[in-house]
Amino acid sequence: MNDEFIHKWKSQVKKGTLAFIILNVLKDNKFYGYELIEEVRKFTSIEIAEGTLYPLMNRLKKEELVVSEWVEQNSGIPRKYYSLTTIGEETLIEMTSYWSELEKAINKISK
Amino acid sequence: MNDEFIHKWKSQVKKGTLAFIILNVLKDNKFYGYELIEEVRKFTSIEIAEGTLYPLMNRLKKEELVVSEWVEQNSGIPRKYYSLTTIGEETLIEMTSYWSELEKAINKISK
DNA sequence: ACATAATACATAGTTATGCAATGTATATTT
DNA sequence: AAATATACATTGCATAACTATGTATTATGT
Repeated sequence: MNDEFIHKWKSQVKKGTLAFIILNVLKDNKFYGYELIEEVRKFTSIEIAEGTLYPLMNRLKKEELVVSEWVEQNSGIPRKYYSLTTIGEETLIEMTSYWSELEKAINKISK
Repeated sequence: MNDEFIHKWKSQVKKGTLAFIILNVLKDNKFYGYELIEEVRKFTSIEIAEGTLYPLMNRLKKEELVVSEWVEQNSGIPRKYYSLTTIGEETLIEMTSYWSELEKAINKISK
């Protein structure tokens, strides 16, 4: 009966987590938007809605954590590939450090 | 320079995480609001603003995950003690399971 | 041939929540 | 007497995920 609560909670947990996940996936890799959604689904069983991803990528671009480049395909729609900037890499390091603390803290509390 | 971004990001990560932390702290324990803030600060170095905690506790009460009772003090302001309900305990178990998955997924991605 | 699904991008509006600012009241410290 | 700490609470703002919707191309099924 509180499935509704759990559902909303998971959505809230994603706030912030998604940016962290995307930056991690882009570390040492280039991916285009649609591919990022699939990649995250495979690795984490987390579903990212398209209406979530594209605004997110635009925020990350505006903050200069990622850059994008259009790549024409032999057939089909051109793809916009994203990759980390230096700022993006530095930010990811700080985020990783915070996440690690959070992980430890929750493990300490929840046992 | 992107301290601003990091700051906002941490705030976003707290969305959802805080409810999970609070429910964990209340497992097998009773705490009053102000004490919860101190408890979390001690264990996690996470700062919860009062303007965050009290609305959060009211939401958790409305969702019937916690109950509260006023306890008069020999001196000073009466304290409102919170404790988990059965629904709260069940919900915490589901949350723990999701969190554990998320933790694994991020560890997989970030290495 | 035609419809459906999958790929690939994007935006507008809704909703939820952390936080700063502000307020009330009591107790303790300087 | 003033400042700080304790203890509750609310209002308004900013942020971000999600649903719904839209455009366009290619592949698959009947």
